[in-house]
Amino acid sequence: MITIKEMADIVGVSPTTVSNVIHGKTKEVSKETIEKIKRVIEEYNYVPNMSARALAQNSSKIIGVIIKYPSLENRHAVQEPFFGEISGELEMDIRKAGYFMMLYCPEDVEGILNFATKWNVDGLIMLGIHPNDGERILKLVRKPVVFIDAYLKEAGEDFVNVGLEDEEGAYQVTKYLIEQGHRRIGFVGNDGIGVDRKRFEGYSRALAEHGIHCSENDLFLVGLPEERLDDYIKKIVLREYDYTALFLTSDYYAATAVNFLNAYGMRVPEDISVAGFDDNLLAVNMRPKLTTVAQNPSLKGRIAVEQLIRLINGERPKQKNIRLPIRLVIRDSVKKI
Amino acid sequence: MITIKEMADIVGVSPTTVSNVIHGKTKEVSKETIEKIKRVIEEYNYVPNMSARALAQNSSKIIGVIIKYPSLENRHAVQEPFFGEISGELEMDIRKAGYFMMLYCPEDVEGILNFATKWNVDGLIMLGIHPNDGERILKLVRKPVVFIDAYLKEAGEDFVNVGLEDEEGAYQVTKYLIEQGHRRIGFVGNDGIGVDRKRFEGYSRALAEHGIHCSENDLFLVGLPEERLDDYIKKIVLREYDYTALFLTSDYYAATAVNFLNAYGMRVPEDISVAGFDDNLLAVNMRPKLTTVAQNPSLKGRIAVEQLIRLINGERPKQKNIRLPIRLVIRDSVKKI
DNA sequence: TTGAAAGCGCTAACAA
DNA sequence: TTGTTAGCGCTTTCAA
Repeated sequence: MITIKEMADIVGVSPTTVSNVIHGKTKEVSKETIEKIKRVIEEYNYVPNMSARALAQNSSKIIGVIIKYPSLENRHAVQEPFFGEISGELEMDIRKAGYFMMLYCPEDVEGILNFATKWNVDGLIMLGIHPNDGERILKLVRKPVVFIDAYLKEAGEDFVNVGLEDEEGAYQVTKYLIEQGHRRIGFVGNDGIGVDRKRFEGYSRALAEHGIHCSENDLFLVGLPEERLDDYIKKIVLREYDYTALFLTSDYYAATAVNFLNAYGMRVPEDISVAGFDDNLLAVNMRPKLTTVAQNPSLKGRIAVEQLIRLINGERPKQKNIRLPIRLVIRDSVKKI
Repeated sequence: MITIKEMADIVGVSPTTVSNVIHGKTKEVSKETIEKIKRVIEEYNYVPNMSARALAQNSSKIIGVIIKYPSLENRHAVQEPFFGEISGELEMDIRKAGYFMMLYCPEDVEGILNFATKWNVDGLIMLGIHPNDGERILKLVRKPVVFIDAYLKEAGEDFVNVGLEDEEGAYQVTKYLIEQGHRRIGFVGNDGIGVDRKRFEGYSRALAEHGIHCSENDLFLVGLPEERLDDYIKKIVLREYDYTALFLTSDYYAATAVNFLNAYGMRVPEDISVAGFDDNLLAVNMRPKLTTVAQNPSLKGRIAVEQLIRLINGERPKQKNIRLPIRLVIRDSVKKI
């Protein structure tokens, strides 16, 4: 591992000059010196020391990707295809932008702040953050931040959110269910805040528009532990609920629900219809293939990085609250009744 | 962001003393000084600067996780549930061990070397590395390395591999297929090296043991682009191949194959039997539920980190080549004929 | 066109 | 029990 100083000695020139050549500030360096230095860099395979650079420039080239899902220690979060798909996309985009990705799944908010200052990250991308935590962090961390799928009130200048037309997506799928003749539609979400809350609003709007009454009673939250979904399904099987259709806010939940239903001898969509949200690999591989709302996680990731880089460069983001479009995908899990 | 020096000034003591207190080297520091310093640390919310620390100690506390799949830019790799599950597990274990995880998906081997020295990582965990590349890196990178799922010849002291009983897994599932009356069994892998090759060997052994002839012709490699799997399935549908069963080396491929088969009007397992490998969320959510070979990606990750930490601490690994057990999981995708 | 020098924040050897 | 000092590798200002 050769250093700038060593190379300077070899070439017989000062470290400054070597540094300048490395950074392409060659306007004021003679052709020969440049050549010599470049040859040495090549020959000795010089690789810059990022720690030293970070220390000197007060900019680390690290982008922190914070993923906080309700207990990532639980298998659920990691099983969610969304997690892998977006991490992969983020890594690629961050790398191509000349940065490096540090992945951090904190146990609490303090952890995030600590992490960000420890490493002096140049920016942060945050997924799965509770609105309150999000605003808290935004105030304390003096770095550009891009949220993914967050619903925060306005809380600062240097932040952007990349999300979905959640309300509209839920509205469309619910409307579709109604058009297929369903009046009693159960809503299964995860935590009832943020994204889930918005989707519940879309669901409610569709029902209201069709003069169908619904209440918070029709909102079921799985949360953790996940086994609660099984209990819920049992109640459906036992006719404690009279739903003819279920809208679940993720394909993962939808697939799991179908598994439980099948286990109790109920057929989808013959006995009950099911719709999901995401359109990930589960939707096309389960049976019946799932009617769901499509989103594009990779696009989310790409835009998030794009915007973060803008913020880091001191440019204004194009838009502070980005809502990507969704698309209703009709397959086989909903029956007309 | 307060620094050690600043705190030293506040307390009226030297940076060394503050540093010592921070690191718990308090044997030779007076009670009062410790108290005072701790109070300041608390009050000013001191967070160490990792770059500075790395520079001074020549140890970064960064563990590089290298994931190189055949073009991660292609959706396939990221869609693989394995990717998300193991990244999540690695992050957790690395964090709990007091390190930080940098994720890097290189385009070539040089990239890996460059990455490792740039950040002066304390260790590397590598997935999806081609055997040749693996050995190359091991020689050049002077850091502890743990491979996951690699098949390399012995190439150094400071490395460990965490893998599976791949040969045995493939053997068991093939044996099971044979016991169900199948004689013509197609093998679908990805690249025909490493893991896939071992599985092909297990498959061959089972066939040989039952006096069934098989050749390299029965080995089909999907590789990229993935559409090739569709072509293969078409040939089956058109009876160009006379297979009554298919063994695919991942659940992802198995599920995809079932989709293609269904699209052409073939039923699984009535018309053709299918078995996979992984036992991930696809296996239980697809229909028919998949007969497959179970592995535990989280365990793989956990052990990988465990061993890497041992190496970093200069301890000998317990075992250099770890092969985790597999388990045949019988579900509904194979018919007795 | 080039270089000297200071400094980023922290650690560690050694001295006091 | 505490402090001085040098140095990790790089950047940057300013001078030559």
